[in-house]
Amino acid sequence: MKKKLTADFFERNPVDVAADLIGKVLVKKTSEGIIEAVVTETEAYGGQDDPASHAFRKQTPRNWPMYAEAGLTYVYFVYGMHYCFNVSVGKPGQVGAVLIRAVQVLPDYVPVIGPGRVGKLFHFTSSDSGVQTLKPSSSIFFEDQGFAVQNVQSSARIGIQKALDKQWRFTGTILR
DNA sequence: ACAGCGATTGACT
DNA sequence: GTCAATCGCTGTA
Repeated sequence: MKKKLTADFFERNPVDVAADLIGKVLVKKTSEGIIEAVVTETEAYGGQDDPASHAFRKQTPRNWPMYAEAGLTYVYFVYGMHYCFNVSVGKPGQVGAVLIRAVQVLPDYVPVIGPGRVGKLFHFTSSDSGVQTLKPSSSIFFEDQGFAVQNVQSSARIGIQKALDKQWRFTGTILR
């Protein structure tokens, strides 16, 4: 039983979506084949309320998906070598995104830990940014495959100096 | 125009 | 534990 996630899932505040994405499956279809992985670690990012967010100041050619409709991919290039994958979330007019930090690759549950490694696994590049995952024809999307999740915990986000009081990082264990 | 650094990783001491 | 890789975004001038 595979149910593709729809707009009502992503049109909520980033913290709720980040928590609920644990255990959901990220899918990318390419000419090479299909890549599927269960999400095990996420981080929520907001807008003007979140000093650690790329969207704290203003919209730019890079971060525009965070301002646009929920369900858009937001892929950014960092440290001159890594691509990090986010999905834009929030009700229309709300700014935010969820970063995918770790997954387990199906069907063997091989762990891939770290946003740069997730980007490498899915071969994400800048051309994958701004893609609408909710479109029926989209080659990148999330789906619910019915995985049960245990021990979802929140903690401070990794790799940032600001807003360390916000516990917007989520980790969980996949039951199988 | 330019210096500094980032939602990171891998290699090396 | 420390540090290089490598480039676009950002703040300052």
